[in-house]
Amino acid sequence: MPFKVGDKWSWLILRCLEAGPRRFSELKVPLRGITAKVLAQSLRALERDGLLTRTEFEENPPRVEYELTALGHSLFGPMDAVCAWAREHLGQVDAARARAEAAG
Amino acid sequence: MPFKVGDKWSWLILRCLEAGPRRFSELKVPLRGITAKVLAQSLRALERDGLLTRTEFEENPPRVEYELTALGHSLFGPMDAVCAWAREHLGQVDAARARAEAAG
DNA sequence: CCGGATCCACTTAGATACTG
DNA sequence: CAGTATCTAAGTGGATCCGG
Repeated sequence: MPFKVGDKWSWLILRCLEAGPRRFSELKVPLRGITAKVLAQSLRALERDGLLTRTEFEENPPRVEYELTALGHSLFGPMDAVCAWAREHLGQVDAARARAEAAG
Repeated sequence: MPFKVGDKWSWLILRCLEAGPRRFSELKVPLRGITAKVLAQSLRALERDGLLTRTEFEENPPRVEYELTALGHSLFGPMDAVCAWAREHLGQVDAARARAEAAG
């Protein structure tokens, strides 16, 4: 892929936005362990590629909302195909690894 | 994904094996630019995860063949879904990036 | 609240040289 | 032919501190 959906967090971020717009801190919580820097970084990249929009509200305290674009939503089709594969076959992968571990 | 199909080469390697078994040097050619080290590394990882098999022939000169397992073949379903998405939408991603670039 | 700036640790891959 | 060994370069993510 020419853009970053293969990295550590982007996939999860998109999932967190599937049900509707979320603000920065609402994303940080479910993505346990992500730092603010990396979250901001990832969001900028996804925005740059047109998968989500960033809306800044002129309030106090400040509020920023992220929302999927139609393009972003269209990714869930292939993503679900991969997830389905994982559900069906990941046990086989783990088993193969266990055998390799035992042999090797 | 818990295993490496998201890295730089694994996806391409699997594609090169789609039509049937190939030997080491037959993989190196179409994967232009891959080094022997990285190819060997990737193949070992894919073998470890049960996606392909490695068969060493006791000949001279030596010959080693790599072949997809049923599990490996089963990956093409979701892979094709992602490729179809890319064909349909990658233009939009590029356009978004060009706009972001222009905007600064 | 939403990050940017800086520094650091780790992983990957490329280059090169060598071997059974 | 089919790798391994070693070194280096680059990218990515984490930790911490600081600012609008």
